[in-house]
Amino acid sequence: MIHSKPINNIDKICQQKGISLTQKRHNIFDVLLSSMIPLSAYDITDIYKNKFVTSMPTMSIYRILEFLTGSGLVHKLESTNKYIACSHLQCDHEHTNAQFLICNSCSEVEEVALTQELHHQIEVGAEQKGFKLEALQFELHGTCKTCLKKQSH
Amino acid sequence: MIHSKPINNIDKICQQKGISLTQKRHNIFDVLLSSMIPLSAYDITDIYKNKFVTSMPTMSIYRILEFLTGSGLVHKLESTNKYIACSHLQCDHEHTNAQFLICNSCSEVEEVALTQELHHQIEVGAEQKGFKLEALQFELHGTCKTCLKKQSH
DNA sequence: TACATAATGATATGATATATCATTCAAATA
DNA sequence: TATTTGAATGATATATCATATCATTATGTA
Ligand SMILES: [Zn+2]
Ligand SMILES: [Zn+2]
Ligand SMILES: [Zn+2]
Ligand SMILES: [Zn+2]
Repeated sequence: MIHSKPINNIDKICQQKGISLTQKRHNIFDVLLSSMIPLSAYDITDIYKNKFVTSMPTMSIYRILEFLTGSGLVHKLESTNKYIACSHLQCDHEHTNAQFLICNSCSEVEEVALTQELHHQIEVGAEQKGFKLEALQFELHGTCKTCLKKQSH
Repeated sequence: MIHSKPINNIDKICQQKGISLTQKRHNIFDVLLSSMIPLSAYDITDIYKNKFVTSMPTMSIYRILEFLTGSGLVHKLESTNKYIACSHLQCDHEHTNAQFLICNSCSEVEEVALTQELHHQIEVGAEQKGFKLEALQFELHGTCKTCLKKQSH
């Protein structure tokens, strides 16, 4: 099974953003894109070996993950220590904030943009405490639509 | 320096909540309460040894941390893999959700309750995706009041 | 006391992540 | 083309965070 949002124009996107995507970086991104669920660096090591026959050291994968997250192509889920391809690469809008709906049952993740409204409210709330926010990332755990249906049977 | 909110009546609180706080659990809680910043299980191991002269194996500390987080006395910050005493033990209100303002500069954390309003909005947003939320925990990174002041000098 | 249950200790190991130095690759320049 | 240089990747070691399992100790109850 493959990711719900195949990205064909990733190279064009990177060119536009000034991101230099080497073959290996491209491969790591492909591994993440092809996965239904977030992966750890060590998960990626295993999948990479199968998918590309040749193996890449996990430490290189960490480095590439760092590059990809820095470029905004990939997100790290802090609550699970796993990595996931960004779902909003096709969109024009900048998203300095993201919200992840993480299913505790099947591990699938839906990435949704935080509304401006909500972002603003949270920012103001923090400001009232004298706190200056950096990029927001919300990780919401629960049960997804599909798993809820299964449970109700 | 000690925690801004010393808790004297912790034993009474636990009694009321039906939490059995052994001496060692109490000690671990004290370590967290006395710290300005969140601590890892291994941090606690070191501090415990100094503070109580006798040493406790880190694995026991993990077990006690599990108990304390399960009881709601302590929170785990997922984004930093560290533990912090709950700041709202004195309050009556149930807080199934929490928001942490984490300073990237000095590591201090302020725990603030999410407003019902905001909680509701987020819940509704998730529901629209067919997603059923469990307990919310938001970890907001940025710069605290004190550090902002220092920076402006 | 005798028993049962909960709490803690000891040991091993798994999982995640960073630091550092060496090597390779690829673009720029002579 | 040959040379230089910086970026990317590989190799190795080690730090950090966490769980599993079995043994032992403490605590409450019949
Ligand atoms: Zn994204
Ligand atoms: Zn699911
Ligand atoms: Zn709390
Ligand atoms: Zn600060």
